Amino acid sequence: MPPTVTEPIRKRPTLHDVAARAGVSKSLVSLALRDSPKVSAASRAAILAAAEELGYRPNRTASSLVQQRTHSIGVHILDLHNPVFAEILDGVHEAARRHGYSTLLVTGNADRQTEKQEITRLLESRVEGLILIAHRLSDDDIAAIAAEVPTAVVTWQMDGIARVDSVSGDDRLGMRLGVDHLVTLGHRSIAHLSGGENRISHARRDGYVEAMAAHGLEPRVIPGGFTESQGYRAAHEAASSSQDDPPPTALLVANDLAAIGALAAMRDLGLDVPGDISIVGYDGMRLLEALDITTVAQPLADMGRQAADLLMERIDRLDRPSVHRRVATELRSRGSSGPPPSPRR
Amino acid sequence: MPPTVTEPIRKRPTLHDVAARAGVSKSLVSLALRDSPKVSAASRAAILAAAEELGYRPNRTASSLVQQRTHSIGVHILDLHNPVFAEILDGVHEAARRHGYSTLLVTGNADRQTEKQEITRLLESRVEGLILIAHRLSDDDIAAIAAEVPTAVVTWQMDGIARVDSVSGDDRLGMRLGVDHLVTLGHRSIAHLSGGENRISHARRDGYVEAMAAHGLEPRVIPGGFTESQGYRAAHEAASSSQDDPPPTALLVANDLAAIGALAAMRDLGLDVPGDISIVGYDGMRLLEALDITTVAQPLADMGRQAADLLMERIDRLDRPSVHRRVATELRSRGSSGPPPSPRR
DNA sequence: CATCGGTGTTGGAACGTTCCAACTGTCCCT
DNA sequence: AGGGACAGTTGGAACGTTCCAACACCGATG
Repeated sequence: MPPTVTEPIRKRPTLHDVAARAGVSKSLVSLALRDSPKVSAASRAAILAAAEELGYRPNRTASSLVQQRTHSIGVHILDLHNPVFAEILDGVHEAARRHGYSTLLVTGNADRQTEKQEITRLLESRVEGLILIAHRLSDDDIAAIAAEVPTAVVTWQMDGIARVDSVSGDDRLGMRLGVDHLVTLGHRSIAHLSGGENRISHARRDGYVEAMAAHGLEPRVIPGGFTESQGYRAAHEAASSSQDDPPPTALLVANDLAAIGALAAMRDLGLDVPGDISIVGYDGMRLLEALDITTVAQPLADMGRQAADLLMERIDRLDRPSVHRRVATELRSRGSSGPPPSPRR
Repeated sequence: MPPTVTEPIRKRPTLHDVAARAGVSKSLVSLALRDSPKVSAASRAAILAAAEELGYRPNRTASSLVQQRTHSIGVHILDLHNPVFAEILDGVHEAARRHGYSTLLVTGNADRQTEKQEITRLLESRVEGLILIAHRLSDDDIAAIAAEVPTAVVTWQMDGIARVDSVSGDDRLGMRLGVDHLVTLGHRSIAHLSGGENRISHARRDGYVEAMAAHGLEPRVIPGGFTESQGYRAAHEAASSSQDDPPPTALLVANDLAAIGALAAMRDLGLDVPGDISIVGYDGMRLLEALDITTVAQPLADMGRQAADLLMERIDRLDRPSVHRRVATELRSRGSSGPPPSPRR
């Protein structure tokens, strides 16, 4: 058990101190600590010993300054509460680490203003690249950022912006898979709980409308959002608005988190899932497996990994043309979707 | 729509460039950009204009180096996949921002070795303080870290280590609340799905054993873990081991994520919750509200906020004695717990 | 008219590294 | 004996900022 005495944190030793103790020059210490082959075995041993004894710790800020490189990338994530983003982040971390980069993670808390501020901070910290995992910025904002630093966008296709690469699934296709799945089960009255006013939600909504049209079915979009509570509310509205229309027999929800909320709403309304109503989510986060919810899945970690790989590639070759990678989207059928209650005409 | 031409990222302008353009010295530019009152209105205007025109962006690494301050704290988080940590992080971010600090977030991916590496990185980046949100380090490791930088630990009580503050709930009390709740409902056969081999799990397990003893009941601990899948497996084992003993009528689970897994296991076994078996989680993450799972709740965001506040306080006053803050723990009764199936003797 | 105080402004030193050109040996070759 | 190659080592410049002491200028004051 370490003693409770509070010995003052003294000034950190520098290369200079290590050099003095080892009886060599600071340059040699620098070389030795970076495993240069030009250092003799004797010097190396003395230096390592001295560094150890002093508790030397290299100063990255100084190193970054002189090298004009930070070996770090910035990652901006829309909302840490959504486990989807944690899964994407896994891939980003893995790839960054593999390339010898560390990551600076920030969140904008879904507010455009703080989002910009946080990104500004990253730029001032001189990150060498930027990964935006979902964002609320305009194309112009992105272009301005990319003029300063290579950028990769995840979950949304960017095109035509210099130095911006992107990785995303195919939202229209995904929604078609969802609609097809439900239609195959026999549903004809399928409502879509949208994700609110942002690009991804719009794409998913459009995909839904198209797919419904392709089956000759009437689309019904209920405004919602990407959180459990918004999903809950939208689902509640959709399923209880039964005075005029009959309620839908299936809900295709904008994302997984909202689908969890939708499931909760059905439970509170006393409706059986999938007996009375089917629910399908979107994203494919791990937790949905335990919850047995059908979803349109994307390879999340892989998306993060690919974005980071693209970014590293671009850091090495700034002027490479912009790339978009589209990842496979597939339906994972689980217990929350089944045939509609009574064979509707 | 911005043009696709790839104009090379040219060298970033420095204070010097701004000074030249504004026709003043670099010192004055530095003062003006930091809103010093000693700068004349005319100079200030010229400088701001020049900075704007050049797209000047201050270099934080240089600034940190000379100031010997980074205005940033490091945050280490055990596992980003657990939404509990995102909620704690909210509080940390809020407090850090309020004090004018930015945060560097890293994860160890629940592996002790990489955990140490990541923390080393933070120290090399010269963070001014460290917040550990759950960790796997030994007391000696923590003491060594705290010798370099003020440290605050969340979710675990530290005492007697110099320069380490901590914030946690009361795990023993929490488990007693859980057991009491179930006993009050009429349960006598209550199993605990543990969280694995780590301090928090041990404390919760011990709390459970004590509380059971206080009611004169036989404890039954089933080894598990903190993830959905580990919760699933442990619950499956607990509920299906019915050849010898009768299965328990209630499961008190080590954390919320595992409780979700446990719920899934019951569903797959065809058991009704709470009709056949009750489930109680631990932590109080938001998602459980939607899932209607009873849990022992802690004020997560508040824990993060308090930890950050303590840390800031300590950064200002290094030698303050160590503090531990205990936050309130309370039971949130929801739909996953109810009376046992048949009145057992 | 010399001195003072105050307001703006300035150049240089410092922060802790890395990079570079230059230096010292030592050994080998002609 | 003189030179070249090479391994090992060195001091100084640089990175972009902040801090500090000092300066120039002005009007007011004795």
